[in-house]
Amino acid sequence: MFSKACEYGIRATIYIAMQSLEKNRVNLKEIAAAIDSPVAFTAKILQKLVKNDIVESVKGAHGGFQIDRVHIDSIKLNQIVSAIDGDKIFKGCALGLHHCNESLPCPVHFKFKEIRDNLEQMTKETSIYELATGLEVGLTFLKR
Amino acid sequence: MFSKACEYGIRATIYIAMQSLEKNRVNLKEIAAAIDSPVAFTAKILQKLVKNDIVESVKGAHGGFQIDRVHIDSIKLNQIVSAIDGDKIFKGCALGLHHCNESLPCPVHFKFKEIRDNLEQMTKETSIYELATGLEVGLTFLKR
DNA sequence: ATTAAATAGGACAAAATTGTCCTATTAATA
DNA sequence: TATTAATAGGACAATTTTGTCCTATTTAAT
Repeated sequence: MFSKACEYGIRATIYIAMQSLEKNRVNLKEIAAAIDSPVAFTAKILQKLVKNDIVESVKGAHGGFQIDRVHIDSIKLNQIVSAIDGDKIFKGCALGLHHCNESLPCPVHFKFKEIRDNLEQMTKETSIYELATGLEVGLTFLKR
Repeated sequence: MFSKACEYGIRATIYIAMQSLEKNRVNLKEIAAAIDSPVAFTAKILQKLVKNDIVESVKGAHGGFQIDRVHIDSIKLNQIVSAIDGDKIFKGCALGLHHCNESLPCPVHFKFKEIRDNLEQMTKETSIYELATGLEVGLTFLKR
C-alpha cells in the first residue's frame, strides 16, 4: 500500500510527536532505534518531512527533531503520505491508466474510487496527536 | 496500490475474458497491444496467471489464451491480486510491522483494517465477467 | 516430415527503490 | 576558540521491480 519510506516516515512522525508531547526533542539515532529503521535512510526521509513542514529540525549540538504542540493536532496522516509517496494512492487509477476518469472510466473505476475516497478521508481525519497518544498509553507500538 | 505487474495482469485478464465471451482465443501480441503493455513482460505475467488457474493457455500454432465461459463468472478480482502481489495488501500492516495484530496493534491498525477489509471484500465480490461485460458495452476502457 | 506460429522459461538489462557513507554546516559548551 | 554533537545533502551501493532477448517446446497446416 505505502512505500517503505512512507511507512518509516509515518512511524518516525508518530514517535517524534509522542516525544514532543513530553517536551523531548529527539535525535536521528534515537528515532531510528525507536522505530527499528535504517539510520541513514531514515535521515533522508526526515529531510523530506522537514521540507514539507511536518516536523521541525534543530541543527547542532542538542539538536534533533520535534513538532510544535499546536502543530501536532493539525498534522494529519494524509500529509505524510502525500509528502513521501505523492497522491497516486488517493487519486491514481487502480489499473495504472492515465486517462481514466469519471466520464471515461476503466472497468474498476467506480469500485476503487470508493475505496480510495475512504482511505483519503480517513487519513485526512486522523491526526498525529491521536496516533501519538494511543502510543503513550501503551495501547499501540511502533517496532517490528 | 498494486504493482505494475498486477495492473497489467488485471487488464490482461479482463481483455482475455472479454474475447473469450466472444469465443475468441487471443495471443500474447494481441493482448499486449490491446492493453498497451510491454510484450515480454506481459508474457511473464500471463505465465503466472496460467499457473494460478486464472487463464488457460494453448500452445502451438493457433494457440493463445482463453478463459472457460463458466470460469469467467467464478474468477474474482482478489484472485488475480493475490496471485501476482500476494495478500500483503489485504493482510499486511500499514506501517510494515511484522508483529502487528488485534491484540498488539500499531497506531493505525484499526483504521486501516477497515479499509483493507473493504478492499478485500470488494475484490472478492467482483467477478471478471462483470468487468469484461462493462467493456463490451463500451462503457469502460483498458488502454492508456 | 517440414514449416510456421504460438507459449514456456531461463538469462540478462534497465530503472526504481531502498539503503550506506562521507563531508559540510550548524550550534552548544567547555 | 576549539571541540563535540547534531542535521543537510551529495555520491554511491544493493536490492527489487520492471522489462528484454533468446532458445526450447508444442501444435496446426501444408
